[in-house]
Amino acid sequence: MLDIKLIRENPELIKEGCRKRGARVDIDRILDLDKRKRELMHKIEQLRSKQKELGSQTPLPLKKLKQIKNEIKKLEPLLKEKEEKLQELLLSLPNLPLEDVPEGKDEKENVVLRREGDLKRFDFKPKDYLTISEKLDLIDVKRAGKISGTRFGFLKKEAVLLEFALIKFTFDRLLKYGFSPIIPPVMLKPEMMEGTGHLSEKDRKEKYFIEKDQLYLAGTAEQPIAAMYANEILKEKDLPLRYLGFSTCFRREAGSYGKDTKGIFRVHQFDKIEMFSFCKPEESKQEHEFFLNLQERLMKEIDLPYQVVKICTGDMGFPAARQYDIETWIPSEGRYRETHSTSVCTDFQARRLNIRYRSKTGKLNFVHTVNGTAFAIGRTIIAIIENYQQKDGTIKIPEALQKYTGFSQIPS
RNA sequence: GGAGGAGUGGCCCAAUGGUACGGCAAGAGAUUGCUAAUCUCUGACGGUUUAAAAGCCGUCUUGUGGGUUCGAAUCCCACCUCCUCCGCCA
Repeated sequence: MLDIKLIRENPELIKEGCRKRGARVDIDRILDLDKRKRELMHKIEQLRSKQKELGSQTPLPLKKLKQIKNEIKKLEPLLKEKEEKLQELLLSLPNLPLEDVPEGKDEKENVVLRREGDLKRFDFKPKDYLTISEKLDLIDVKRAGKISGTRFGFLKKEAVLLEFALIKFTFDRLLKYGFSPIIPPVMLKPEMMEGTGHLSEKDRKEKYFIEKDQLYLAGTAEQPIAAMYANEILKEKDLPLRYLGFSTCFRREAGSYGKDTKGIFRVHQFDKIEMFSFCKPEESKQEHEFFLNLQERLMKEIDLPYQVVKICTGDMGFPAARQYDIETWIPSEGRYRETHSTSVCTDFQARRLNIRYRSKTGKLNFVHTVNGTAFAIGRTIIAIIENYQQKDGTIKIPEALQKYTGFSQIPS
């Protein structure tokens, strides 16, 4: 959520930000509602003040008090209505992009910053991961389809062990940096999901919702971790407060009919290791770069070729102020595919979730939040299978992971 | 799922219809002088002022939302969370 004071004082800045992001919003309507809300509030406060004053007199002027009471009762619903409408409009505004974010309409205008890692040379025609996996019995989407429908998969045999290895490897590497390990609940109350900024009109249909219990399934551990400190006040000395979360993620993939329909690249359920940080405003940009750096370090260590992409204003996630994606080389497709994402959300999520910290001087301030993929496991396994396939049909295990898998190739 | 109990500042706790008691902890300031002590201040929000603050004005704050009342922590209704027991269960 954006600061109403900022909107009041700087409406042009907000309008410009929304325009860049391609959000159609009526800022003037918000300003008008805000003004009328404050007027009503003032009126009601005056009445209440009067009520208190008269309430201490003896004998009680009952007639006047009743009159004031009725007047307040009449105004209160009006105020509530204004507040709710204003809140609704405020929640519909996306975060403002930081200055260095490239302006653009959609993913075509994202900017590739750099490419890292040498593409593997194959002296044979590399196969796609699904062909390899089915032959080695690592992935079964046919039976998953039978029991659950499309966009599900069984992960089997060495692929499962590879997942566990990747998890242990990642936690080993990152816990050194002050991350606290965490496994969050993957079901959230609507107001918490709303607080993360992942319930915009576009995002909403992407979520699974359990009607009977009024709970959303998390699409990423970012959501429950961000909401964890809702309505709480953190201590300045605990910041940055970093979490390394593991969770299963659920996505409806509603808008992606016909896209990546084969295999497990785009599925309704996958596991992911996610970095998250609550930090001070002045350190959030640096924290964001730090997350990107960690992502790259992990990728370099398991030696997968990738490119870093700076996401343009029109393609950023709703709560993001700046976003980088990492795309990993997939030989069978001859192109880079998205495997990681990291965003700094400034105080956008913190305002919605009311997460503040008390500074040394005692002042309350909203924290900034930063999130980033450590590894989306399904897609990483895909990338490993494709990039590490051998001529004889086996798959080599990246050296850094061998210690964790206990074998150096598949079949082992 | 059933029965019972409980939710008051960071923590502990008092108040049964009339200004929310007190203690502990932590932070800031002052004083003394040395491994600390003493004293003072410290809930949130809105408005106003300001370079920023202090200040000033007001409202809100006893799990949440309603209701009764001139007035609710207190009475009524619904919901949430936690605890105990029963049932079920990895």
